[in-house]
Parts: sequence; structure tokens; C-alpha cells
Amino acid sequence: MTGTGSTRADGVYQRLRRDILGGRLVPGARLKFPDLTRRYETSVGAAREALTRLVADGFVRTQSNQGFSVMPLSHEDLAELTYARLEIESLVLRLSVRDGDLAWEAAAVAAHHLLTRTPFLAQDDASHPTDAWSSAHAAFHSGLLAGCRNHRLLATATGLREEAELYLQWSVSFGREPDRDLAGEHQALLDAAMARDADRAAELLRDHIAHTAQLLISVATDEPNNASQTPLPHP
Amino acid sequence: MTGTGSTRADGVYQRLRRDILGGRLVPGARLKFPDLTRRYETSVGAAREALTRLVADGFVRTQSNQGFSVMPLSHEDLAELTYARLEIESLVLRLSVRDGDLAWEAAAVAAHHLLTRTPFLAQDDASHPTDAWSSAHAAFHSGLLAGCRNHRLLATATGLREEAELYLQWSVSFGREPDRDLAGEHQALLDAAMARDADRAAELLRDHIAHTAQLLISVATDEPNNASQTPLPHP
DNA sequence: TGTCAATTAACTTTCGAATCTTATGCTCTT
DNA sequence: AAGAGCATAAGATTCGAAAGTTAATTGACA
Repeated sequence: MTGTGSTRADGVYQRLRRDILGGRLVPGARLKFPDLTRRYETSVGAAREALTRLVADGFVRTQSNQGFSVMPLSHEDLAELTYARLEIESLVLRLSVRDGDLAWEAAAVAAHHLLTRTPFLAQDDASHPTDAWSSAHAAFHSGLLAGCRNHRLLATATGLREEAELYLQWSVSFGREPDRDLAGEHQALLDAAMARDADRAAELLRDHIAHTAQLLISVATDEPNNASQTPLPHP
Repeated sequence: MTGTGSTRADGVYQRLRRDILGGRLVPGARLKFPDLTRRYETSVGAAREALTRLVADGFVRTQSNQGFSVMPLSHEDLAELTYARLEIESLVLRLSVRDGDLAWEAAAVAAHHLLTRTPFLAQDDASHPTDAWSSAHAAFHSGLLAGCRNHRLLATATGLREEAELYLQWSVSFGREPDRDLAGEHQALLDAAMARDADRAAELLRDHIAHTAQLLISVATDEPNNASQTPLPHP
């Protein structure tokens, strides 16, 4: 009843997911059942199922008899993730541009319009983009890919994008470098897609992804925020 | 104690997986807990965790409050799976050929040798390839890709291959058409890879995958073996 | 005979105490 | 002091009965 999903474990899954993506659970932090059951007011079983699903999504890792912890971040993994996204997202965008129908076009234009009208930085906290902007941004990119008819490729691309959001969350000073025209990049991307220019759209997307990753790497400390060494302050 | 894995749920997961891939559990068949706990001599909880993981792998599907069932097969899904494999496996093979080291070469040659010396058809049952051949075949392809340094792309490609095995299992008269030189295709693939000719290797792999899929489609009945319409004979 | 509500049956989901595994701290020996 | 062995604690995994949900059956009524 208290859960937000249709089934109890569903609700815990979604809340855990949001807490990880929202940075409330630090990469590397252990996820102990005593804590989890208290925090989410649920049973061991439900928490366990939620965690098992998050492992499949790549947000949590687990080892036999050693429990679960939030997936840690690393430069090496960011590099691999970025390359995988370059290849797969550009492929899926090509297919989307080729096969997307009119409804897809309309949804993409709408998502872009929403994105342009959503404020990038909050007035009180200029270090992170706003939650509203982040979700509009995700919706725009997701909408661009959604024309792809191949469910499997689409799901793969979407999964990679979601994993990448973790890195965005933990790059504290993201979005303040003045020499980047994010809005322009998005506009160009949309234009190419609507003009059905698959090659150009794919190329723009590759640049967009590579540029963002470049930024994260240059901004990040040597070992990104990662609680695996300092598990918890013990009393 | 009775399980084959390190943890109880692990064991059930692996046995269920084998039973699905081995065709002992029919695509579309419902997986009820009363049956499962009897068959695998385990508890509801362990079975549930195993099933949750299989859902992530794409071997099982689930709906809220309606339990689990073996993933059903369809022509449409086979077409999507095949296209995804064409694109992603050829990409990963390119990377593997580019980046694979000497150990990778040695393993690939070894796997190929094993494959050539493993009998294709059993003497008593000429309708399916032997289990030994199937696993040698999987090991050869897996070995070819293993040079890829990008764990994420490699895992994606491997996952797609494994899903495709399901379709092979259910194409009853696979492998009897005389006009195909499987051994030759494998040899050419290995040669191109060892010669570090990424373009040629990728092209050969695409042909190999497409050829196999073509065969499955032409051989399969309109609606492949699928128990979703005829769940179980009820008494 | 066909439709609909109520009842029953079958199954899925949930729970939390019992069991087992791993980690931690302590003591004793070399 | 360093290390091995033991005792204790913390936490992960497992179990199966209770609660909740969906599907099937029955029976009443038009």
C-alpha cells in the first residue's frame, strides 16, 4: 500500500533507483538489509528482489554472501561506457531517424520545446542542473531514439544512457563551462533528425556524447566520489 | 548443499537456465512456484530470485501478480534479435580483432581446433546437433569476441548470442541442409581474425549470423513451438 | 439459454524469525 | 610485536506459512 508501484517489490525498486540516480546513495556504499528495511519500511524479501533487479540494470553490484552495494564509479568504466554509447546510441538514432513515424516526430519536437523552456540552473544552487532540466534532457534524448523499431537495440541504448546519468550526477561542477552551447547542440540534433539526415544526426550525437564525457573526465577528481574505501563512520 | 552454485538461489538459477536452454522447459510455459519448488527441491524465495535474474537475461518474462513464464519465441522477435546481433557482434568482433592479444589468439585457435574435432550429429539422433558440438560452437564464437576490451559491449554481445541459442534449440531440423559449409565458414572466420583483418572478419560474421537466421525462419512453422496458447493439459 | 454476481480454488506475493556465512575483536603464543 | 586460533557480533540467506490477488466455477436470475 505504501509503495508507489503495483507490487511491493516494485515500489522499493523504483524508490531505490531514484535514490541512487539522485545521489542520495553514494557509489560504493554498502546496502545492508537492516538499514534498507528501516528506510523503505519493507521486508527483507522485497528489498532483496529490488536489489536483484538493480544488479541487472547495472546500478548495484553483489557478491555471494557479501551482500549488495551501489555500483562504484571509475574513470576506466566511464571510458568504456562512453565508447559503448557512442557506437550504440548513434546506431539506434540512425534507425530511429530512418523509421520513426509522424507521432515520433511530434513527440521529439514537443520534448525539445519542453527542454528549451526549462531552466538549466536553479537560482539557489548553481552547481547542479535542476531536477526538472535533467528529466527534460533525458526525455529529449530518449524521445529522439524512440523511433527505432528494434526493441532490443532500443532497450540497450536506453540502459546505457541511464547508467551514464550516474556519472552526470556525481560531476559536481557540471554545466558551468562557458564555451559550450548545449542548447545549440540540441537544436542541431533535432533539426538533423527532423530533416531525416541520419548521418548528420548520428555524427552530432557522437560529438554530444563525447563532449560531455570529455568534460566529466577533465572535471572529476582522480578517484570519483566513491565510498568503497570509507564505508561508513562507525560509532 | 544440494545446489550446484555457491548460494542456494545461484544453483536454482543455473539449473533453470540449463533447462530452458536445453529445451526441457517449453517457450511460453508458465513457471508456477508449486511446480518449481518440487522440481528443484527448494523454497519459494530461492526460486523467485532465480526467476528474477532470468527475467533480466531475457529468458523469462513476468507480469505483476501473474507470475513467470518462459520467454515465448516469435518470428518478429527473431528478426529483431538477428539484426541486433548483426550490428553488435560485428562491432565487437572488430574491436576484438583490433585489440586481442596473444593469449586471445591462442584461445581462439584452440577453440576452433576443438570445434573441428567434435562430431556435429549424434549417431542415434540426427535431428539436433550434439550437446558437445553446441557447446564447442558457442565457445568458439565466444572466444572470437573475447579479445574485446570493452566489458560492456562484450557483455551485450554475449547476452544476445545466448538468447539466440534458444531459437537454435527449437529449430528441429537445423543443420541438415547439404548446401552449407559450416566448417568452412568457421575456418574463414578464424583465418580473417588471426590475420587481423577486422573488416573481412566482421563481414564473414554478419554472413554467418544472417545465414543461420535465414535458415531458422525458413524451417520454422508459422508459430514456433510456443505453449502460450496451450498452457497445460488440465485434468 | 445466456449473463452476471458470488463463491471457491489456485497461485502469487509478502513477511520476519531461524539458520548459516563472513567479518571483527580478543587472547594467547612465539 | 606479529601471527594464529578462538569467541563474538553483524549481516546475508533461506524457509514456509499467512495474506492478497487473479482466475475458474457455481448458482441465481432474466
